Amino acid sequence: MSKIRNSEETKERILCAAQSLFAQRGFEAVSLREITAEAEANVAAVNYHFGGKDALIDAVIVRHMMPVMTERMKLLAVAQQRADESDGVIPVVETLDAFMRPFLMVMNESGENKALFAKFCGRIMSDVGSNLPAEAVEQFSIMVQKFTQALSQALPHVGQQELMWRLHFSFGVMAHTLMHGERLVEVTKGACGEPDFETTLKRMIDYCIGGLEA
Amino acid sequence: MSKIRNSEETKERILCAAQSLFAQRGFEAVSLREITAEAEANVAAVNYHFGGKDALIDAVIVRHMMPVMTERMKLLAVAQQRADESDGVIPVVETLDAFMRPFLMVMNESGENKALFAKFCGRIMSDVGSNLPAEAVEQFSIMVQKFTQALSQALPHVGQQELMWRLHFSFGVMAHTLMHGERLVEVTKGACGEPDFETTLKRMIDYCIGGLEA
DNA sequence: AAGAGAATGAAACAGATGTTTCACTAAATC
DNA sequence: GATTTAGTGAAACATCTGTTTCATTCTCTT
Repeated sequence: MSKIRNSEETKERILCAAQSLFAQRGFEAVSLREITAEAEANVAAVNYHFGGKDALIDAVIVRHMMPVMTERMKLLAVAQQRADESDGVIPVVETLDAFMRPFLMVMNESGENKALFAKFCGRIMSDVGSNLPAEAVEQFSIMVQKFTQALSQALPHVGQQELMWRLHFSFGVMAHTLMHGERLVEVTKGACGEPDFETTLKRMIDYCIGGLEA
Repeated sequence: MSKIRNSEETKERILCAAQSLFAQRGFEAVSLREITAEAEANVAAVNYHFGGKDALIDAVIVRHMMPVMTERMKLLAVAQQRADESDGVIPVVETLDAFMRPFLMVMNESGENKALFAKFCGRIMSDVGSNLPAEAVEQFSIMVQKFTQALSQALPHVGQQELMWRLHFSFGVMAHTLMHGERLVEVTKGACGEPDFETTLKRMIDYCIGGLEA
């Protein structure tokens, strides 16, 4: 227990390989043998450590979405604290930042392949139906509620229903950009400028502010 | 040649069944046997008429995306004609309408299962990587160029690069809404209002106008 | 150092997948 | 009406899928 057991390493290697491949080609399209080949592990290891492919998918999702969720809540709490010193209302720009920035942060932490992580996050939001692990669904539901409430206070002239739709649209902006950001570069042959993450974040926030306040 | 041959019927039946199933579960997850079962055709028929599964996917995409593309171009041309009678600049709202409405139109024409068609369109935009049939890619590229140009004239204060990104974001709004519109209803337990297509279109357009003009 | 338990590796499993084959039927052409 | 072609149906094909088995190796505890 005191030392890192070897098994934990291979578990980690499988998770990394799986995430990388899932990001590139989707959950269904990647086989266990491809994953274990890249992870330099045996096919049986997946079933031994996780219980099966579906369980591996859930593990990968939970493993890499949870930090984003908690980071979001943390940033929103900080913004709330800051707002409480004035009128108690969080500016839209800060709410959106709390919502979108965590991807950047976790990405930067995960080093190496940032674009791949972004793609993976976007894929989770688009690819998975209602098959998300229960653990993630609950956390997600709570988060949506918190952020809707914050936006509602900052945008009192926007009706509740309208706001829900606009938040949904903002989700779409983020998901699509994460997954297909590089495609824009391809299509425009680089005329859209270099896809710097911080700049892209600012662009997304500005756009969504415009949409939310419309 | 004068009469509709029987083979064309089964070809059509396969296309319909494939579209329906692809929309619900994605391209990779649906097997040929499921498709031919629903189409009441033989497994060999797919390879005989299309040449294989990949070719079938391409056929389904081309078959149902082309009307949308051409309809978009038509609506934009009409708006251009209308604009030429005044200052020659197409209002943003009309450009966005020309961009998004065709989905509604083709959906309404295709009768029966509108939500399924919407989901399929959204899936094409999200699911497929750069594996789109060449025919569609070219048409798509031309369309993007035309619409960027139209928006550029209406929004001279927005730089070219910025505009490309914002158009990309608008794409995301549409794709995400088409694919996951019903999920919003689930998550909010119906509190977001009933998902009427015309209303949703207006909501999307309003949101995107706000974002584009930000 | 020895033994118990965890982790691995290679092979085999049953099932599903896309594709092909070939005998057969329907339709079009002469 | 006979002949050639287009289209269909059922079965077999090889391959790949996720999963399981079991003997072996490694790691930790005593």
